[in-house]
Amino acid sequence: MNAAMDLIWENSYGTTSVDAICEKAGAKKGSFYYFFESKSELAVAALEADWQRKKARMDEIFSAAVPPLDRLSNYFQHVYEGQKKRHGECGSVLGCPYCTLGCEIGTQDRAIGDQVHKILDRNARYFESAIRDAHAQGLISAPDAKTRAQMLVAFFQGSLAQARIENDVRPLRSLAAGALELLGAASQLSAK
Amino acid sequence: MNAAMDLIWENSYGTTSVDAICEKAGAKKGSFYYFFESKSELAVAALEADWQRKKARMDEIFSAAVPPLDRLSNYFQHVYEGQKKRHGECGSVLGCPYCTLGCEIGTQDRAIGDQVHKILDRNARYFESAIRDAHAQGLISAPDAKTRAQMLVAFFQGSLAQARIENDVRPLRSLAAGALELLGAASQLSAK
DNA sequence: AAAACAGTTGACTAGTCAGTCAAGCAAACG
DNA sequence: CGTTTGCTTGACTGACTAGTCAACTGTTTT
Repeated sequence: MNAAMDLIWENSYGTTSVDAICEKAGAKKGSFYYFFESKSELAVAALEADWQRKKARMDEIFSAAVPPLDRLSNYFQHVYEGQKKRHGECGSVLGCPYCTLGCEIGTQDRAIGDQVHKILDRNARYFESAIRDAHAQGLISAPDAKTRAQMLVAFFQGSLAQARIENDVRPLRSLAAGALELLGAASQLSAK
Repeated sequence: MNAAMDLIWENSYGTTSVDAICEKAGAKKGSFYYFFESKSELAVAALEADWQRKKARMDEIFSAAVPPLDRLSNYFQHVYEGQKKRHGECGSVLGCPYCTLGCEIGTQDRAIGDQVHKILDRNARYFESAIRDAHAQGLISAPDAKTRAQMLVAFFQGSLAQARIENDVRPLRSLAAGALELLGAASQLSAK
């Protein structure tokens, strides 16, 4: 499943063959089809596994012990670093694996589309709680934390998509600053 | 080229075969390869043609005769209507064809990636000039129109991606409102 | 009329794809 | 011991892929 995520992320679902996944994973195709019904089912499972692997880090970054706006900017910084590292490794800025995959086949394979939707929603909840806390502490004015989180996810995913398309991490450099500005907390940051 | 854009937009580049495009366009494959060197070259040409077809409407919507913030909200309204219509026609919310295609194969086919980048950039320029005008008229405070336009594109594309993934136009309903809020012009609108 | 030109056609190649399957293996179980 | 169970293997299928090509059309030029 790691091999699958890697290949699909780096290339695309359509151009990643089951054969290639098996080879990278050191398995034979017969074995693969013993565990998975189809390529689509593998993708769903791989998405879930990938998220579970990232969840621990998310919980750490979005710990309630951290000031809410710092959670967000730390997260965006973390994402930026990750993208830059990956760029160095494989020569391409890969953006968000969930969004990329979801856009590619969401219209054709609802199982994968729904799984991506679910994961993106989980992601939004971290944002939402940070925004709610920030609002409660008077750091920002955001009575509608859910809507605001949705906006933030859109901005975030859009920036990642841009970075992938341009093959350039530049759109991600100002992710944290842009996010805080979007939340109306720019002054606090720029004053820092 | 229209057939190609339609099929690629509705499905994906990877799952759209040259045969399918030819059939939809009522041409034979031999003829196709007389005019285009490859599927990739067709995609680049189809993207350009698609943009040129939309350009007239863009010029109209972003006319300097229209108050700058209205240009933006009219545009987002226009996009929303378009997506809703398309949803009714084919049962799926398709999001942005450029972004979807760019994300799918930007890492594998730089020619297409660059073309998408170029088109997205042209789009951003309409935003940029509207933002600059709005700033000049004191409607918003945005001394850095270019950066702000980039943010707006990210938010816009992210929302479209979300809509495609969820197969739901809901994320697009608040596009105009969200955009104006992002620009710090929320009060003007909600007061309207 | 002859030749050049622009475009069309459908059959073809050679390769790839997802998915199948019968046979095999080794360890656990009775 | 024999048998069942969980898993592996590699050869296989049939459908589909991008791209090719020589022969064919109709129109224009000489």
